[in-house]
Amino acid sequence: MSSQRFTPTLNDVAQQAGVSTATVSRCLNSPERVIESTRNKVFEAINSLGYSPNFGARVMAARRTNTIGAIIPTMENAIFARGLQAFQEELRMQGYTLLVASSSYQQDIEEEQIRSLVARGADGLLLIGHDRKSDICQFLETQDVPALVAWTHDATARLPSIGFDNRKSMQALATHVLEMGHRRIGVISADTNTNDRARLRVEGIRDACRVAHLNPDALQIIQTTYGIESGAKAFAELISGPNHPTAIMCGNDVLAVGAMKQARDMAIDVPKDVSITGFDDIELARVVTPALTTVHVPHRDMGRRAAQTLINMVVSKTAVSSVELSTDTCLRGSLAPPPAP
Amino acid sequence: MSSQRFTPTLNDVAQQAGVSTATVSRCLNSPERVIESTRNKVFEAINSLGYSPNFGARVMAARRTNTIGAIIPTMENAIFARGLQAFQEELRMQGYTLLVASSSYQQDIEEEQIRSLVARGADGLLLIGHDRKSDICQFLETQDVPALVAWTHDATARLPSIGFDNRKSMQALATHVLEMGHRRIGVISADTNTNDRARLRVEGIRDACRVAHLNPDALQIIQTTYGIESGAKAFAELISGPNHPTAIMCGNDVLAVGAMKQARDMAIDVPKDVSITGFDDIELARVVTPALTTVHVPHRDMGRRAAQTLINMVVSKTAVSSVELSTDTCLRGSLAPPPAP
DNA sequence: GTCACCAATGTAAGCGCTTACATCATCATT
DNA sequence: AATGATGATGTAAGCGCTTACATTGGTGAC
Repeated sequence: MSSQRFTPTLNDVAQQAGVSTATVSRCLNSPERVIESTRNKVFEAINSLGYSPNFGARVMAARRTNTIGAIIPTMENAIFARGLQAFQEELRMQGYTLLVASSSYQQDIEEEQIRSLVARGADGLLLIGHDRKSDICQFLETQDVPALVAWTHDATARLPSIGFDNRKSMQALATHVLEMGHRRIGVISADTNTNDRARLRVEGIRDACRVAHLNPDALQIIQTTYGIESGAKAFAELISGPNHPTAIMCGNDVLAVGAMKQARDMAIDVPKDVSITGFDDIELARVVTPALTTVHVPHRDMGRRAAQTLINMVVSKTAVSSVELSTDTCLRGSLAPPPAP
Repeated sequence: MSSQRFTPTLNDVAQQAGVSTATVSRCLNSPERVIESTRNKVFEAINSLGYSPNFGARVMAARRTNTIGAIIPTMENAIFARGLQAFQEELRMQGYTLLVASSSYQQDIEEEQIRSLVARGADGLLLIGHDRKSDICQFLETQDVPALVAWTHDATARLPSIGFDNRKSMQALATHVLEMGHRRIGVISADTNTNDRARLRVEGIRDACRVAHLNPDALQIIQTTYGIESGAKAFAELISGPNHPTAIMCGNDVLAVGAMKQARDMAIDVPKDVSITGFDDIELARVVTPALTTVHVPHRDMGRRAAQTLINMVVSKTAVSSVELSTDTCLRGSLAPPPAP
């Protein structure tokens, strides 16, 4: 019960218990290898000293951490939340700890975070999307840290991925929109240069146009950042131009919800005057009025399987192949035929 | 360009560059102390080897990490997202890295995460709320890791806090509700046993009742978990009882939005038939129809100031005093006088 | 009684890094 | 030319832990 500031070490515990440091270490790591009476003495000492092992030292000596790192573009909205929560729950169950960092959708920050988590001894990494410089992949290979990409699927990419086909999923939704009779389509997307999910989703819409013999270049596309306010602003812009779209397809639900809010503020009726669609099917989609037509992504399943896959990669040190999950188109109230001309 | 799996160390770099390990270390930590020509040689070696410092070793030798840990109850919804994002941005600006862990609103998991982050060398910790066992506070003191509590304010608590008065804020909102004429009030709250914010908010409603000479025990309170679906379910329960409330006050916006969704599904008009209020003023609140009456919490400001305060604690190793931020009541469409009897 | 064997514990060598201190060259000052 | 600053670099001692290997003493087989 000394009140001085002093952090007890393994050595202190050993002395207090009258054993060697090796024995204390064994008590902590493989208790069955030390006889009960000794073990009791040691744990008594540990408690009375308030000892807690130093992680850094431990890692250095044992060279593994049971830690998985995840770097997501943002924590600010719910896109990644559900999947990540499932990811973490599964990891916990298997005895791993999750460390999360966010990159604010910026490649250089992501790179910095990757290095930081690797340096901290992450045994494996979960990343979002395939858009990153190849030297950082090289770095991961050199360091021998397995990495898994989620939220997208690309069997040809350098890193294995577990996710869905953003392009195909969006094409399916766009096909519905076109079949309803819409011909002037607006798109609100995130930056397609640095965000492969956004890029692929836009490509999916273009694919659908081609199939329907429409000129994909006629799409009115606005690129912005993910966020409700951005969606609102982009909607206002699209809708106030001449020849404005009768359907606005958004790169995700957050943008779509922003668009719907703006529509309401401008007294534009959804879906009578204009249809709006999203992507992700986060909880939000069912909360707004009318409910949002969107693409359902199996976030929890993806998160759980990502955890299993990544642990597998870490443990077996072998490569795994990419997994494609399927999505569903969710038709809800925000999509209807275009108004009569 | 060797392809074998081998992680280069400081020593390898030193040899490759023909200098001592000390010089390499200096290049990394205080480059101005190394002459340019040497520095170039070293960085060349670093790049050609793909060297990346080992964090554990570094921490052990230098005994600080420039890392701040945060443990939040959940990542699953947006309650903590905005504040945490601001927290992280401020930390980054000051050269600190943020590590986030989540506790799923469970005390024992929180404790485990605290130990884990401390063991990983977090220089300081951000925690949410004051409800935790005292031995874990003792642990933090022994380990000499400063911790700051956010999302609530309590000048008398053991740990310093930066936040707002949950009780007073909710009382202010409840007073509005009562002034509008509501007499039968329902409450949807998170678990008040383990969540001090939830407890204080309910207390605030009771305070308002007392002031209005109403019996606080007449409140119809349902405790549930935070989540849209939970809110919906609780709403259905409250509304279908006899003598059902004319106003339902929710512990946060997420619950409130769930309640509104359920109202819509049950064809109950908000606010004509029943009023609904939230707490937090997350983006969601302005997206639903009608917009949600709630308490505005200055999340970003709180996050930013928490970062500054915590860094200050870490650097100066001195205690700081708690800071109280003020909240605003946001009156929006979801609150109206009760229907005529 | 001797020996081999085994379980319990101790000894000590690192793990990769930082940093106090020592060394050495350089250069302005006297 | 001798002196002392000054700045650049090297030397080596840990940081707290794990673990291969060494030691010890007790067991049962012969």
